[in-house]
Formats: sequence, C-alpha cells, structure tokens
Amino acid sequence: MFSIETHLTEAVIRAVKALYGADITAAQVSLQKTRPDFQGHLTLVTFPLLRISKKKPEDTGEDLAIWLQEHTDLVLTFNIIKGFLNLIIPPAQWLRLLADIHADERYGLIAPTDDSPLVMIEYSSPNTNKPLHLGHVRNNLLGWSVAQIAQANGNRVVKTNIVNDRGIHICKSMLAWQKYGAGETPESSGKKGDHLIGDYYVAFDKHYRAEVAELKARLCAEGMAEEEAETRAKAEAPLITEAREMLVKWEQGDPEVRALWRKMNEWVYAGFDITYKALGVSFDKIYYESDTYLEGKEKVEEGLAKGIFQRRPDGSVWADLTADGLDEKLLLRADGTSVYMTQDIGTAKLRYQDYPISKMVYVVGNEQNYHFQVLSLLLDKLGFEWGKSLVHFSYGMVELPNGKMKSREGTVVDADDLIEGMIEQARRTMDEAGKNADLSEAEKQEIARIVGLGALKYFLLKVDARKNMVFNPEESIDFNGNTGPFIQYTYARIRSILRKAQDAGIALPTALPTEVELSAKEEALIQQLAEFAEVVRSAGEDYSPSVIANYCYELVKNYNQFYHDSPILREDVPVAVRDFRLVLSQNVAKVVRLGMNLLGIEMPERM
RNA sequence: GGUUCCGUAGCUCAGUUGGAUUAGAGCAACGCCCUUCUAAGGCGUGGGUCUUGGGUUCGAACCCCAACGGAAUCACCA
Repeated sequence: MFSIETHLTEAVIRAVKALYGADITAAQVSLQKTRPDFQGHLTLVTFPLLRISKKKPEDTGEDLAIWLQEHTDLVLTFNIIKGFLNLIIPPAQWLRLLADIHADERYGLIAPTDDSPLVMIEYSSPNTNKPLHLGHVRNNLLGWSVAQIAQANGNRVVKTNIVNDRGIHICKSMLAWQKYGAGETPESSGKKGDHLIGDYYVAFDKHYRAEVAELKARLCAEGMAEEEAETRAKAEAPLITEAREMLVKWEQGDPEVRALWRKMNEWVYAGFDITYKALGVSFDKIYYESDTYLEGKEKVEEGLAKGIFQRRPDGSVWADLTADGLDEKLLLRADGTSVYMTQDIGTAKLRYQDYPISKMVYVVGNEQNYHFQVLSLLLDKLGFEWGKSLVHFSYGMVELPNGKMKSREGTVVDADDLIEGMIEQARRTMDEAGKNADLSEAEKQEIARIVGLGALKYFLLKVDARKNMVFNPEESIDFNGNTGPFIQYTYARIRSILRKAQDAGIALPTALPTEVELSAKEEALIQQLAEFAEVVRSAGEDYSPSVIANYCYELVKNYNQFYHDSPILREDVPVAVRDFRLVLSQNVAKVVRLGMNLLGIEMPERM
C-alpha cells in the first residue's frame, strides 16, 4: 500500500546522505502531521539532524526541502519555522492515495492466514449466581473488541470464556431456592433465568443477615463481647452452615445436589445467552470451572516433582516467588483441595491441549493484577511457552458518581435494564426527529437497537481501558457530541447521499478524476483516512479499542465540517468535483464502518 | 507499610517513541445558522498555575526524583 510518510522518510534518508554524507535510520527521521495552525501536511522536525548538518535549523530545513523538491514528486512547496520544515504535498499524491484506499474494500485490515499466530482471548468469565451488570458489560465489550482488533492485525483468534459455575456462591442461591422458591422456574415466573437465580442469591443474603443478627443478639445476651459475637454468628448461622454442607455434597457428587446445580445453572446460561446476544458478543470455546478445577493439581504435582514448588509439613504446596520480587503463593491446601490459582493453571493446561496458542490474553479487571503477575511466572516455570508473555488486559472499574456499585445499596446497574433503556431512549429520540415516518415498525425498532447499543458501546469503549470510569445513571448516556450515535448519524447521512446519487442515475466512479482542485479540508480528510491503517496497527499493539474510537470520532467530526460547506449533489457542482466528493464520502463511510465494527458497533443505513 | 495504577476546564474524557506563540474535544451555560445533499449537525463566546516542588535539555502535560491526593491489591474467596 502506498504511503506518503514511508516514501518521504526514505527520501529524507537519501537526502541526508547526499547533502551531509551521513547514514541515518528511519527512526531518526521525525516526521509528523503538521499542526492545524500551520501551513502544510507533514512536518519534518530538523532539530535532531542539526548535529549532522552542522548548520542552523533554518538552513538545514531549506537544504532538505530543496533536495526533496528536486529529487522527488512528494513536495509541492514548503515553509520553515525554526526547526520545523512544513511540507505541502501535491494534490496528485492525495488523489493517488484516495484511489488506493478506494480500491481496497477492507482498507487498513490485515486478513489472517493459516500460518498466522493464534491468539486466545479470554473474557466475560462470569459467576453463575447473579445477572450481568455494567462492569461485566465493559468486560464483554472490551474483550470482543480486542478480539476483533487482533484479527484485523492478521492474527487467528479464539475467543474463550471460563464460567465460574461452582463454589459456595452458587450453593447459596440453590439453598435459598430450595427453602423459599416453592418450585419457581423461569417459565412459571416469566423471569429471565439469571435474574431468577440472582433474586435467590439476594434472598439468601437477606435471611442470612437476619439469622446473624438474631444469633449475635443471643450471644451478646449470654455475655459475649460484641465483636466476637458477630464473628461467631457469621460463621455459625444455620444458613451458611447448610450452604457449606451443600458444597461438600456437591464436591462428593451427591446426585440430588448435582441435579439441582445443573438445572439452576442451565437457567442462568439461558439468561446469559440472551444478554450476550443483545450485546453482540460470542465465544468460540467455553470452559467451565467444574471441569477444570481439578486439572491444575496434576500440574502442581509435576512442578513439585521438578522442585519448582515446595510441600510444607502440613501438606500444603507453595510456590516461592520471592526471588522474582513477589511473595510465596499457596497452590494446594493442606487437605489437597485446589485454590483459584490452581484452577487457572488447570484451565491453561486444557487450553494448551486444545489449541496451539501463541499468545494468551486475559481480559480481567485490574483488581487481579497481582494474580496475573503470579500466574505468568508460574506458567512460565511450568513450561508453557506463552506463560511469560501472557497479556493481562487489565481494565479499570466502572464507578458511579458516589463510588462503586454496591448490591447491598441497590446501586448495581443491571446489564439487561441498561440495554433496554438505551434502545428505548434511541427510539424516543428517533420518533421525535420524525425522519422515520415511512419505515415499518420492525425497521424502526432495528435502528433503535443499533443506535441504542452504539451509544452504550461507544460510551464504554472510548475511554482508555486501563482507567476507572464514571457512569452517571441520572444523566444517562448522551446521543449528542462525542458519542456513538453522532458517528452513526454521519454514516447514515453519507449513505443517504450515496442513495440519492444512485437514484439520480449518477454512477459511482470506480476510477477517480485526475484533474480536480482539492480544498485543504479535502486533502486533510484523505490524509486522515490513510491514517486508519496505522491506527489499527497501534490499537492492536496496545490492545486499545479507545484508539479506534477516538480516531472514528475525529474523522467524522472533520467530515461534518466538510459536509457543511461542500455541496456534493447540487446543480452547480462540476462533475469531476462531484465525483471526487462522492468517492471521498463513500470512503469516509467505509473506514468509519470498518473502525466501528472493530468496536462491535453496527452502522445504520438511515436514522 | 510493600507493590501496581491513576491525578488535564464546573462535569466526563482526548492528548506518552518529549516539539512550534494560544494544552484539545464533548456535556453543561450563553449566542448564531434549517424554502439548500438528514439540525442526533455546523459556527462562535466564556471556562486551565496540565495536583505540587525539584531535575534532565535547545524544548516537558509527556522522561527522572520527591511530596500530596485517590484507587486496587498484598486471603487456605473466586
């Protein structure tokens, strides 16, 4: 693919050789986009070259500029401000660049081949005792997007999900359902399965706390100190005791408990599937902790035999990571049961058996940074090739204006409610604008879905993933300004123009006119379009959907300015100009769509 | 206390292989622009000691050191 920057960089290297007799590398050529307040497209910063030229910045710039003008067709004119050589690229180069972009339906994206590296991306990984909330939504959208971006950079991608389907938390829901459920099912109640299970998790907590309060009061009355009474009550309340007994039965494979567990998990999965589908995310392979939690033991035993791990007198197994600057880490309890870390080792083992993974990416919140630091070391010690280079894609929390979401305080933002609310809001905005009168109800609803989800997804993905972010439920998510709908709207407008052109019998030119005068805005738009390839590359390198989001916004913002003062289909526009503008618009739409699709955001043809 | 991350406009956020006098958007506030390709748009006004203090250099929001403020983590929970 033709790139003005690449050619210019090479030319500068030759110029420095010719003028000053020195060999420099591409890395030493500081070429950047010219700032908007100056004349030019690209700027060569000559300060770093002064040591070579042994001349003043102005003279060095002039030497180089004149050489470039004489020996290449890349420089029309130039201006120099101190160490900044601003280059104006001839229009023919921009037209050539646009023609290249126009010819490539998937400009900027690299298609994977059978030999491409295999990247496995783990995301979502929910517990099965309650429905998904806003924090999970951020995880799911980031995971999906990171997978799309990895693929766009020429990797084969396997999306995976490890479902935490076992443990005391599920037993709590199961127990509460047995006690207070009266046989309620998703069918009988009309509730989504995950919400039904979540309700019983809450019910457990409510009754448990009542028991604790009662028990504590009795113990205090018997003369026990308050603090001790509270600890005792929490540990010995009948409900928690029963839940623990249930977990033991589960581990023993008690048929009745297992059957209930299977039934209730199925309800949850059915509920999750609806949410996943609404979010537009999916997985290539799903792992369940009930299948993997025993697998890690074998690996730990192996490490023990190799002398990587140590067994203590009580029988527990530890990894000593003090040499790596970390602590000692428990891998097996004294009774031989596994812990979280053991499970992750087991899961890694299974994945390695299933796929020839070259890189593993875990999309998991930043509260687990330490865990993944340890996991990386352990997997490496155990001989997993990708262990050392595993990527913990560590993202920040979604907070409310008053701080964290707390289920106790009922401030958890439910994923399903949020999605539904966004779609409804999109529909209202749409109906008020009244541009949808000729559409069928189904079409209206489909656009509302695309726009509502676009708003939600863009809102969560435009922010740097590493950072904690704030979501204000009162203000809700905007549809104006730097938002998904703003970008979708621009796309829909372009599509509308293209439809109108077609209706008027104007064929979209396959080849660009060669003789067109370009405005500065138009040249800048082509330049920006061309940058998409580099943006995708950089988003892939940094695992950063927000880079794509911000690029799309900037592109669309600039297009809107162009749109505002450049007529396209009006009578007085010369044919060559009209054709050029149609092609430019079409390619802006194309690139924006490709970019937004990498975020999992769909683009409406109308809105 | 140790480790990691963060601190940019009233609010939410861009801006890191250091670059140009005047640090950008959006929201909120206040103006202007629809008989003209979709006004979910465009244009404008006001709003900042880039937490603070040192250092590195031709040049620092960005790199280094320290302080202050906030978050996460340092579980035989997952």
